[in-house]
Amino acid sequence: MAPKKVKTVEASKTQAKRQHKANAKVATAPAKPRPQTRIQREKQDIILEAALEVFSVHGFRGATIDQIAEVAGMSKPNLLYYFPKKEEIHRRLMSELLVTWLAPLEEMRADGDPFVEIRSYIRRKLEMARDFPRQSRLFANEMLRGAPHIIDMLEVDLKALVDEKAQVLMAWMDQGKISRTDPYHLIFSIWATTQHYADFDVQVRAILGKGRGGEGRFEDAARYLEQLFLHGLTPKAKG
Amino acid sequence: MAPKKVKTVEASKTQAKRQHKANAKVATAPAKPRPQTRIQREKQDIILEAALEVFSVHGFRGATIDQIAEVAGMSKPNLLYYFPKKEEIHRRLMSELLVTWLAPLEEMRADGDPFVEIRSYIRRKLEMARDFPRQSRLFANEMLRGAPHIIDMLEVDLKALVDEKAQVLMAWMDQGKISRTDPYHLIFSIWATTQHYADFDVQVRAILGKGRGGEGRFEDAARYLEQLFLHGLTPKAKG
DNA sequence: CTAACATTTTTCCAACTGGTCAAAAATCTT
DNA sequence: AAGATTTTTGACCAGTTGGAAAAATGTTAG
Repeated sequence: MAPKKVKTVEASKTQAKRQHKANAKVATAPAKPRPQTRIQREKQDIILEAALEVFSVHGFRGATIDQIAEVAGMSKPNLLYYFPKKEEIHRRLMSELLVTWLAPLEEMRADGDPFVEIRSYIRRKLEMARDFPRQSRLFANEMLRGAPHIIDMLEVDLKALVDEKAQVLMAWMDQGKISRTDPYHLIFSIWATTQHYADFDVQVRAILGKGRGGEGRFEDAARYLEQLFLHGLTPKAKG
Repeated sequence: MAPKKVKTVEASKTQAKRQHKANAKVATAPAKPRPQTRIQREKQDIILEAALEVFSVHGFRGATIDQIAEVAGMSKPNLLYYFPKKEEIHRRLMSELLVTWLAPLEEMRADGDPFVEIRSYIRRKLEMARDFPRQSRLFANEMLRGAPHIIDMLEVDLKALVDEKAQVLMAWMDQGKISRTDPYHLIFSIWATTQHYADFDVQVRAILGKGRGGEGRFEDAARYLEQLFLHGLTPKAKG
């Protein structure tokens, strides 16, 4: 005896489509959130991983679904079963990215020691450039195109966060703990210098040569940036 | 002074069709090098300008000939009359770009005052980011893709130039005129911080808001970067 | 086993892609 | 103005693109 006889299943199409339609119109059931099967989540992750690989190199328009499908090891229609639209994949990637991307800055605490906090922030950003270069490039690609998909979030969420942290920096300046300078451009320069190692990786490698192009360069970069920023921020009074 | 325009092999290739036909008929004539008409040069410039607009936003694969033709105000076949291949347009753009891009660093003189030279270099790079943002983005796009078309030039010409200037910087360090640090990463950080204002323009605008997004920000950036780099490079001995 | 459901594959398509070609139109030479 | 040349256009093409439809194949609960 079934608790509830399956009613006329309207178009038993693909699950994804049904999910959209069902959640949108079925008002009888209490907004039952369809549980995602394990397989669905796994496949989606595989696709997102492959899409990251492709989008981060070729950008949205330059990337093709076939290419992503091939990297993901499945057929194009099969991929489209999980993400009905190319845009959908990209959107998911971008929203996940933004969370990851803002995290390091959020961690900068107003009640910590300024130099320690700034140095840690630089270190975290540099580690992200090293460990997640594709995310960095995906972000850069979106920026180059004028950030059509995330401009709203930039103007609201990101701006709010940066404004807040700029306040923190200015407070430190007021207390004479760091040099008085433009806090916004300070943040920009940290972003620029750290992400450079992911986004312009080829160039860095080409110049440092095969020898220095390996692992050591990140330690070198960290040491250099530390010196650049901290000495640049040391108040003159302190000598 | 405009950089000396070198007549490249590619240039004459654009007339491939006509040349083929003409040369096929008159095999007797000694490969007469057709001079470019004024109209040809003008149209090619218009096309390159339009291509810069499109390539710098969408990258090579993401850009379409139709789109470039539309921006250039001509039909696609007409555009293809001047540049028989999409790649040809891109190659021309890239080779022109590299010359422009390396110029500022070349100007850094070993016999000048270190601080003046470095500050001037930063200033020049910042001005390029302001005045030629599309070139900057075109370059960034190429880097993100792994620089498939210019990797050779990076590893040879660019590397040679940077090596040379790194020597200059190290000489200054030896003389105690600037802090001892990694000259390569110093150059990287100048590139990163200045180009950031062109490549991540949307983000900068989104954060600085409509008010500060205008012209003033470049002056702010210049002032900030000057402080960052010069104070960061001031030897402790000098106080 | 079998029905209901979930997943995958096969087939197909219209729009777009880079590119060709011949003929028309414009321009230049004489 | 006539003829030669250069430039522009419209029609066309083969390959690729994002995506739809449906059939075929699992998978699972009863």
